[in-house]
Amino acid sequence: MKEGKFSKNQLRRYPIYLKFLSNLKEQGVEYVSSPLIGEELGYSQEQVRKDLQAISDEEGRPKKGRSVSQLIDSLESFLGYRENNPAILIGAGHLGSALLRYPAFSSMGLMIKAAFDVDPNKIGEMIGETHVYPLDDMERLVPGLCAKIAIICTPASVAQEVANLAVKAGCRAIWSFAPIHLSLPDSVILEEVNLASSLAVLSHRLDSLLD
Amino acid sequence: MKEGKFSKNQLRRYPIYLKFLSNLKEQGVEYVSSPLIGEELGYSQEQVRKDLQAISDEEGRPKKGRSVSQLIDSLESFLGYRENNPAILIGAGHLGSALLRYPAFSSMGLMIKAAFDVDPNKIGEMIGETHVYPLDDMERLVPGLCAKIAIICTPASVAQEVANLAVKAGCRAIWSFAPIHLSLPDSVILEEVNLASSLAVLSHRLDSLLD
DNA sequence: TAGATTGTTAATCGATTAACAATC
DNA sequence: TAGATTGTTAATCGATTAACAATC
Repeated sequence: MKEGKFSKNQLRRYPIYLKFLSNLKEQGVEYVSSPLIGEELGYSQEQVRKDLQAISDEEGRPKKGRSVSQLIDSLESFLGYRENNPAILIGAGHLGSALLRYPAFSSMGLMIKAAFDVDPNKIGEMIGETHVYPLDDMERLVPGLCAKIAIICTPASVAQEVANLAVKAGCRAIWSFAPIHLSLPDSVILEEVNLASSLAVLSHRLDSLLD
Repeated sequence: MKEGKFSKNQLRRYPIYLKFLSNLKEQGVEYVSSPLIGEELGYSQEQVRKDLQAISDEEGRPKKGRSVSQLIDSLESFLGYRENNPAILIGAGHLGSALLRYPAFSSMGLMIKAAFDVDPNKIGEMIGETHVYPLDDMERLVPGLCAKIAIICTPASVAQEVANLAVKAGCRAIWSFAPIHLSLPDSVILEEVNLASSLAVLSHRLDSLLD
């Protein structure tokens, strides 16, 4: 795989290529061209070509395109889907429980080793295949799990606090689903999934459409 | 409010400003400057100034900044949080159920009027305050609900199919949480929340950090 | 007043798109 | 061969950042 700089938008597209190519492979398709992928996914053919060039181990073949299997290999390896990334989840409420039961994470290399909550009714239970521990045990347990990623699904009011605890316990990346912006040291990766932001994009475009 | 063009990234920032400003207001803060907001949220002061100028009804005051309450008003009105947007949800599994129980949507003007599923165990039940109907009833019920937004939480394998049904039933916007890219007519708004994309950004940056 | 902040205009930066020769 | 697709280089576009006069 080639090295290089990848923009946020570009990184976001890779899993979408991968999903599309996996479906193609299931249908028995062996080669695919950039214009076809672009057509199906709503990207320009130039963009697809550049994106795939940047991560593929093999060159494409003029007139034929690229090998679907080889692209899948390159994408899975680039995205780290063949690694084991231990993670913890904090806040086993409705959303947290849904994520704990989401089977696709393990195929993406994300292994949620433990969940933490303060609710006595949840502590000690299993959600999916994950055990729920008291939040107070986090600092003690995280080092042994080698978890570098903390998934935060708490209410906004405590999200900053538990993020700080996760960093203190040794996590280097925070994946936050809490509806509030977190402030963390630059040495920590922060990725926020903000439903309000997503809805804002949708509503604004819908308003324009219905005018 | 001023008219103008808003980029996707810009639209995503507005709910984040709003949340931050709401917290400021709770603390009794009356005026706030763009440099302060930028500092707290990790944006440049120029960007904050432009973003707020574009949606604010009042001008800022040199040396003082902008009125927190007035900004909140402008943001809520711009984001449509004072409207009632009827919506439906399709696929009442773990994630769908979590969204049905998410109380913040109503404060964002999003009213989920009905949920649809094919699982006989779920049909007829209430999840949160929403009734679950058979998927087959969708086309009949949506017009009466005036639902223009369909929230899709089904498995990838059926997401395209139910999206098509929602459009046929009269929905003009699809908010999809299914892990697959959907293809829809240009006349329909599509906003996809793709966890794999978000994780890809996080993992790539974590890999760079740990190298 | 002095100085912080505003709003506006210009410059920069980076991503996307276009153009085109090379290749099977 | 002809033509579709590739990879590369150049042009365009748009968002962000910088510069600066205006203002309380």
